[in-house]
Amino acid sequence: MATAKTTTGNLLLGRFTSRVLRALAPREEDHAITDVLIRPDETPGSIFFPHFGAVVSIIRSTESGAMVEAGVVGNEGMFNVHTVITKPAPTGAEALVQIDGRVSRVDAALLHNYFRDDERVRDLLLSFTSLFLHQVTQNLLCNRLHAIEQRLAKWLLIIRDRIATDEMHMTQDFLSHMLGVHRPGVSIAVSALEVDGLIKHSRNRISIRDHAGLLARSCECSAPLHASLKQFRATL
Amino acid sequence: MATAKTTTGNLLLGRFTSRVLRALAPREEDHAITDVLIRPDETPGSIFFPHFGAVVSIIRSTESGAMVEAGVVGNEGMFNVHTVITKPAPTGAEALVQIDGRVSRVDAALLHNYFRDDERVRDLLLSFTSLFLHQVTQNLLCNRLHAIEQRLAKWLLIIRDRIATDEMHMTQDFLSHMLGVHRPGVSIAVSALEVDGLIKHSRNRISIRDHAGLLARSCECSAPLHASLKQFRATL
DNA sequence: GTACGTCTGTACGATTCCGAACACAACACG
DNA sequence: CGTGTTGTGTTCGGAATCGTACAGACGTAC
Repeated sequence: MATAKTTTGNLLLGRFTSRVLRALAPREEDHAITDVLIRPDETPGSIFFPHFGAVVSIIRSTESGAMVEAGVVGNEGMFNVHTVITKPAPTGAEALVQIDGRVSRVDAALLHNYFRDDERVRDLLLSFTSLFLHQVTQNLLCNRLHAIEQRLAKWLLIIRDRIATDEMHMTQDFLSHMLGVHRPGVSIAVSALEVDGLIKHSRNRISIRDHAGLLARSCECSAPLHASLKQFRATL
Repeated sequence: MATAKTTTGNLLLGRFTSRVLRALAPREEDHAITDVLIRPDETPGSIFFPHFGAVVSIIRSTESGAMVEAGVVGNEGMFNVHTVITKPAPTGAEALVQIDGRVSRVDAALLHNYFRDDERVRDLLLSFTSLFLHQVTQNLLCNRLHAIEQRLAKWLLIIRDRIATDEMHMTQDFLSHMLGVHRPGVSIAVSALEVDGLIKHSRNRISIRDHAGLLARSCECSAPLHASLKQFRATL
């Protein structure tokens, strides 16, 4: 059913014509947290389209193993952008499942053909590309200028925008890698947010309790990131 | 002359067919450092293509006036990417002239039409888009993880890759905004690089003296950024 | 229930960087 | 040749974060 597809499935795929969708024949897969969908040095053979509830991190890492999240993709988007818009090549980035969920996989070469020939497909994917680039540059500024606590609050809200619940399952160690900070720093920031009742946490779990309070505590990056996502979903 | 255009002019424009080039009718302008070519809240009516020697910074800034450079564009590229690949809208980023030089200006709506209809134009501009996204995510990681001195060394090399000389004219205050750090930090980093003979500096000026030494002192981001630019230029 | 591995809270010194201020140097302009 | 403006070097205290270490809490497996 088409309407169901646009709300619970991937929004980009949901806007493809049924003829194109049949030809692309996406395969649905369920993935668990920390699953690696694309490796940095790999030339991806597939393009992935998360369904609602699934969130994937696009990550860059150093030779020494340090890593930072460049951006996140939910059911509004796809990855990897590079392989869609240009010839296949290693992307240098890693795609890591952050929130469990369903993901549609499409053959990269096949999709690239439709991207080239079908204006509707192209406009949709380029529209997301623009949104993603916008998100990444915002995160670049945020990573440089804002404090851990504010960035943590922002991060939780950004994820919340892409899932159905206030419950998130992840370790603080995982979080420290996403934010690019050391683990004890995350522990302190989590506690700080909890004492003010903004979140609750226990082992492997963080849940949002006060959405508005969290927004107020987060850095100024939250609002534009939320707004641009909302607008993108609306105009899609 | 076609060959002159590809070496001293903009590389992307140089690969357009002469028929398309005539239709686009780019206007050449000379710009000085700190000229603002695109404002964050503005819907750009033009797309800009730097010639060799001109370098433009793509900058994101906060409400409070702090700013960080997201990436740089030389004669290998164009800006703003958003306005080429999607419908016109404010980009949220600022384009600031960093190294004086010539820039070709093309009407955004006109170029967008060719981007839509001409596969050659589209492939060229998307190829750069991929490169730019790669550069931005690398800078995101660098901004989060690396120290001022290493980032300064990297920055000088990145600019060096896009100009003809080892002489650069800019204030340390300007530099501090690009790197997103406070000005005295730049002063200290510049001195540190100078005492080891890697650079020379005086008021409003920095010149590279030891290219290899600077590379060794810079963070690990320099090499991949240099390599991907070189490869892009070669395969263009 | 017990043992083990994983995750988390906390501590401490060391380091980097910020924020602000000030004096001096270089240059531009009259 | 003064004078004002701009850019630079340096200082200081304080804040944020790192690096490392360790102990306790939690959950799982046997």
